[in-house]
Parts: sequence; structure tokens; C-alpha cells
Amino acid sequence: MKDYLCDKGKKVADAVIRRLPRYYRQLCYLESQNISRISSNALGESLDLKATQIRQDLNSFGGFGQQGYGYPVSELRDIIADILSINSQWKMVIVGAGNIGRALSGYDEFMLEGFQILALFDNDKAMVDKQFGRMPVYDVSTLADYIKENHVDIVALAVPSRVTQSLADLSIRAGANAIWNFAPVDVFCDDVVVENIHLTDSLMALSYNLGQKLK
Amino acid sequence: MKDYLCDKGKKVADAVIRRLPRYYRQLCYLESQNISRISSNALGESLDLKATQIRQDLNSFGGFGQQGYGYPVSELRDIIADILSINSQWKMVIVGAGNIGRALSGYDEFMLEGFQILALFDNDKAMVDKQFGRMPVYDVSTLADYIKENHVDIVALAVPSRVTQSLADLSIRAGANAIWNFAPVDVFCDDVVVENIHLTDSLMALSYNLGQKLK
DNA sequence: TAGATTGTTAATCGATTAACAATC
DNA sequence: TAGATTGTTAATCGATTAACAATC
Repeated sequence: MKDYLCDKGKKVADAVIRRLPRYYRQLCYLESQNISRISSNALGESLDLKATQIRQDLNSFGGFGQQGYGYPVSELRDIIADILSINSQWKMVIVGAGNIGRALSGYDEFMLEGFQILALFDNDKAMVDKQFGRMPVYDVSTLADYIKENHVDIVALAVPSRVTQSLADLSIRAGANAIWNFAPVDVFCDDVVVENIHLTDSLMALSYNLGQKLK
Repeated sequence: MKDYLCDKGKKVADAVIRRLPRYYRQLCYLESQNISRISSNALGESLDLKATQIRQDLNSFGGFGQQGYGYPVSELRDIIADILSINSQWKMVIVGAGNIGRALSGYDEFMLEGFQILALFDNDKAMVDKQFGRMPVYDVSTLADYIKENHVDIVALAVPSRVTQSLADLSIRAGANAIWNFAPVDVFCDDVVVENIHLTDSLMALSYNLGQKLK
């Protein structure tokens, strides 16, 4: 993969990274509408962002636009995909075959974006060896070996809070490089990527804003 | 409900609000361990935050601590719950009885926190009038009337991207005050609370960080 | 060329952190 | 009282926005 931001070397702010998927989505949409170029101004309008922020964001990786013309849609889409590493075919397993785990396993869309879900794991013997869609469910006691043997990159944890940290530790010792956590706890691991989906936190923020609105 | 931040009147920064659920979680945990007081320093250590940030955050709502002593755990927990309005028994419906929608409907934990899920809605006739757990599934054509009649506060949208905006609009016209969106699109609505769970965006940020780590 | 729009520097704004006086 | 820890002001840091020269 080409390395954007070759020379500057400065770490890009998280706030910037969080906006890239939105740019990516909008560029996919524009592409589907056969629009081949877009100005930072027009893009900003559709995303409710300042044009200058978009230019600033993109320029932390390189100059992808052209003065007087704007940005080439398909090209920029590909560049952002590359920056986000979403063409990498990351390998993922899901731990916890409860509601959330099964929902994730059925979420085929992920596969389109370069995420390959290999299997589910659970500690419930009644669940083990079942299939969800094309997805096998294995015993969680075999998780570490599976991660090692299959070079799993990402472990999605959709398990009760009290076992989340220990399963994260186990996964990392087995060689996983990222944890996608769905339990309402903070996971602490060194030198590993941790990304949280905190549904209850999100609902609480919503609740706060609702309270403010109706006050 | 008592009104914290009575006089100052300044809008509290979103970044602060997003930390409150973490404080809340940790305080619940401390309470379960029968710890009755905590200093900003100790709390900061367990959450990997600076003590001064916690004090600053809390002081945007009022002075809940005591010099030389710290903060009373149970009391502070209750205060934060109050600030977040999570004792309000908000009424919620879920639109879309697919993987995500069904997962949410089974997520009882929400109810403990003051969220009452009333029903699911779907446009698939085969789905309508089924039950998931204790949760009925209704035809989506009856959604607007249901929202009106039952004074639904929150509409969780777990439907395909292309119908998300129109269902949000419909829900708001019917009287809903908040949208909890699970589709990978930006929802635009005026004067309404919108909270997004963008699973793919989250995975993309994870992917970016993974790419950086393995580079 | 003239018009449009980028890339980039400088200014502003907001959020985090440090410092310390107040006080339990 | 002495020690601890808050509440709050001031300093720092980082992110957003404005401005404009460069250039397609």
C-alpha cells in the first residue's frame, strides 16, 4: 500500500480519522450518481461541515485535489479506502453468540468493506456447533488456538461485562491486534487497538439531550 | 427533577456529556463494592483521566464534592443519573425487525436504566404479528399512529439506509423527540435529538488504527 | 486569460491541564 | 489544628475556521 503522509510523519488527530468514514460514504454515494468531481464546498454542504475543514483533513494525508477543479470522486474514494485500510481483508471472530453477537454475524455488509468474519464463539454448550447463516459456533475454550492458527486480527467481544477484560487479554496473548468491544465497560490493553460500541453510553447521551430539549 | 446548573446557564460541552456515562458506570461499580467515597484522583486513576478534568466536568453542574474528603459515591451516582435523565422512563420503539432490531429488543439492560421498549415495527408481512420475547411486531404503516397514541419519545431506526431519513421524518412529524440511528447514513432533522450508532464507521476507525499499528 | 478552487498559514475558538487558594 | 482534596482561575494545548496566495 502506498504510504500517504510519507514525510510529515505527524500523527493524525483522531477527530480527523472519525470524519473519514463520512467522506467515504458520501463519495460512494456521489460515485453511484455518476458524479466525477466535487469541490470541498459542495462536499461540506452535503455533510454539514466547513469546506476548509475538509481540505485541512485531506491535506494531512496529501494534496488530492486540483485548484480550480476540486477533487476527483472515484480517486478520492479509493485513496480514503486505502488510508483506512479497508481493503485489507482483516480477519475477525465474534465472541458471544447472544443477541448482539448473532446480529453482527449476520451483518454481511462488513464483508463488502474488507472484513471477513470467520466464526462465532460461545461458552454455552447448547450453542456450540450450531450454525448461524454460514457461520459456525465454536466453544470459547478453543478461542486462543483458533486465533493463533487462523491469524485473526480483530476480536469482537459481545459478552457480559465481567468476562470482557479477561477475554480481551486472552485474545491479545493469542495474537489478536484489535478488540471491538460491545460490553458497557472500559477495556484496558497496551499496544492494541481498542474500539468501543457503548450502546448504553450512547443512549445516556441521547437521554441527556432529550432531557434538555423537553425542559 | 432538580435543576443542576441553575444559574450559570452555559451549555455544557458534548465532550463532558460523553464522559458522564463512564463516571456513572464506575460509581455504580464502587457502590457495589460498598465504597462510599472517592477522590477525583482515585476516580481518575481507574478511568485513565486526569483528576482535574473530572472536577472540571462535575463542576459544570455544581459542587458535589467536599474539600479534604472527596465525593460521596451513591449521592454522586444519583446526581449523574438525574443529570442524564436516565430515571425518566423514556418510551422507545424499534423500527426494523432485522438482526440489529431484534438484538436491541432483547437487550433488557436498557429497561433497568429507564428505557422502556414498547414494540418493534417492520414492513415484512411475514414478520408482523410475531413476538420476540415479550415484544410484539407491528406493521410499519401503523408507526405514526402508534407514536402519537403512546407518546413515544425515542425511535430506534434499524432499517436500510435508503429509508432511514424518511422514517425519521415520519416519526418526528408523529411526535417523537429523538432518533437513535443504526444505519450508516447521516440523519438530518431540526429540533430533534439524533444519536448515531455507526458500526461501519467504528470498524473503519479500528481498521485505520490497525493499519497504523501493523505498518 | 479569467474564474474557480485548492493548499497552507495565521487567527480564533474551545477543551484540557496546571496551579493554588478555599475549606472541610 | 494539619492534611487532604475540592472548586476555580489562569495557562496551555489542540482543533476549527478564516484568509489568501498559488495554480489549475
